[in-house]
Amino acid sequence: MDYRPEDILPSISTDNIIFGLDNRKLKVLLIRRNIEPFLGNWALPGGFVLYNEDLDMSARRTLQNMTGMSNVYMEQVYTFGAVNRFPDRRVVTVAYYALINYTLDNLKAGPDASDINWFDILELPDLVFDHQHILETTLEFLRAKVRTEPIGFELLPQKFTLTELQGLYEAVLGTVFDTRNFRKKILKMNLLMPLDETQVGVAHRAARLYSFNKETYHKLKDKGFTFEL
Amino acid sequence: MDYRPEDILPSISTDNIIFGLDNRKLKVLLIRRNIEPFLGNWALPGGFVLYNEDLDMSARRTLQNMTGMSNVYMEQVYTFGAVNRFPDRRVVTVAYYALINYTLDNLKAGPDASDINWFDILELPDLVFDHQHILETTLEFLRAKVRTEPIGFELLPQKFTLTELQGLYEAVLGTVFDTRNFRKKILKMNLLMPLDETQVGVAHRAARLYSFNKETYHKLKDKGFTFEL
DNA sequence: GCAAAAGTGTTGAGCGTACACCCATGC
DNA sequence: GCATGGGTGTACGCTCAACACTTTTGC
Repeated sequence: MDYRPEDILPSISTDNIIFGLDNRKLKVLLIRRNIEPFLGNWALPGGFVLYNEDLDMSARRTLQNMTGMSNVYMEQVYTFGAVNRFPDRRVVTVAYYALINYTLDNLKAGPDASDINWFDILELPDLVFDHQHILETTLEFLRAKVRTEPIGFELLPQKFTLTELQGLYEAVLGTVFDTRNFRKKILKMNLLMPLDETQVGVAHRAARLYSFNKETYHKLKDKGFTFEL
Repeated sequence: MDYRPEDILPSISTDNIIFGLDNRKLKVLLIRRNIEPFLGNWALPGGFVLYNEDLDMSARRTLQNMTGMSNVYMEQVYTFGAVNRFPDRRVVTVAYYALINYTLDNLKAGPDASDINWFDILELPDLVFDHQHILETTLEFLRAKVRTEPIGFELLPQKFTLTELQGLYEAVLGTVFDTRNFRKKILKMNLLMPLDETQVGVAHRAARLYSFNKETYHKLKDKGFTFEL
């Protein structure tokens, strides 16, 4: 997709940090640039903001172009505007992160990129510009947020086991939880609906499936409840 | 102070939410615009970002111009970029808040304003553009932050009493604390240095003065301590 | 039957909360 | 001496952390 120069705000971009969970590993989507500067290097996906779109819309547009997904949890993190963060000219970038269901389907690199790939946050390649810094800042932000708001569920399929949930938090926070205590704590909140379903096709005792109940959360929140892990 | 048009990034501004504590009331500095649009209305102080300054520098420049203060606690909050937030053209603004020692001295309205004044956050005038929204967002941000990092001290003079400290938290958070419990909690953290000084000129028992020890805090923080109120 | 993960309770320590009275000072 | 805020301790309930074994299922 190309845009006419007169439709583009020249000095403002949005960059996306798109997180996905792959088998207890937190991963982030990166693209390989096929334009100068830094042709061939890995970068956060992003693009310039258009005159007729909000910042949020700009970030969602990028995400949609790359993954085909539109109804996704996204949040603004921070704005990076050091004078020399971008070569040759001044570009201020607003960072957004997204939590999506990990997938390998439908990934498109987009017009400015030759490749797109998931990277484990513990094994990142070198990134262009200040993207390493942006990613680190966002990870800190996510780690703080995930502890105090029930957003982690966005990384899981609708139906999940308690072990998967625990693995998610361990991957994001880089810690280990005591299984019994974790279950007690999360179940006492009453945010999870136990389903009459269990895992299928596993070579061991099948775990019960749960789903997160957003409505219940909002009701509880209105009454003063705060999620805290 | 005027700037040449070619030195100015046309589409990006910073806006400052400057907080001060006046006798157990949380106040914010506003200016009265003396330019169109919305001439004569109250607004957050701010201005366009220059090509040769970082976003942080831009916010600090505004603050310095208005208060003469330079060594001040400041932090970026959020970036507001709705298409129609600013009339006639597209302006994205990055909000910063500052915590300063309340003062009436040296306040200067600046070139685009005819007046400058402190307002109680509970008695705000109508504000231009989306400044009301920006202010509310920033207040929420501050309330969350003040609970988990010892930044409240920035609003107090170097030497303060425990009652003043308690009053500060009550003003910012809009709550009431139990005096005994508040003192126990804050003193147990070992962040306050009791001084061999007391209040002077008060018509009651003079309270002991304390000062906040930033070094101690950073040492404790490195060891895993987290401030929590 | 064995490998692999699911699932489950108790105890002790520390923390948060609730609560009321005497003290020092200035006028 | 009185008005004003300064300063202090205890007891209870709750939450958090530590800790190990049995159950179910597929192969």
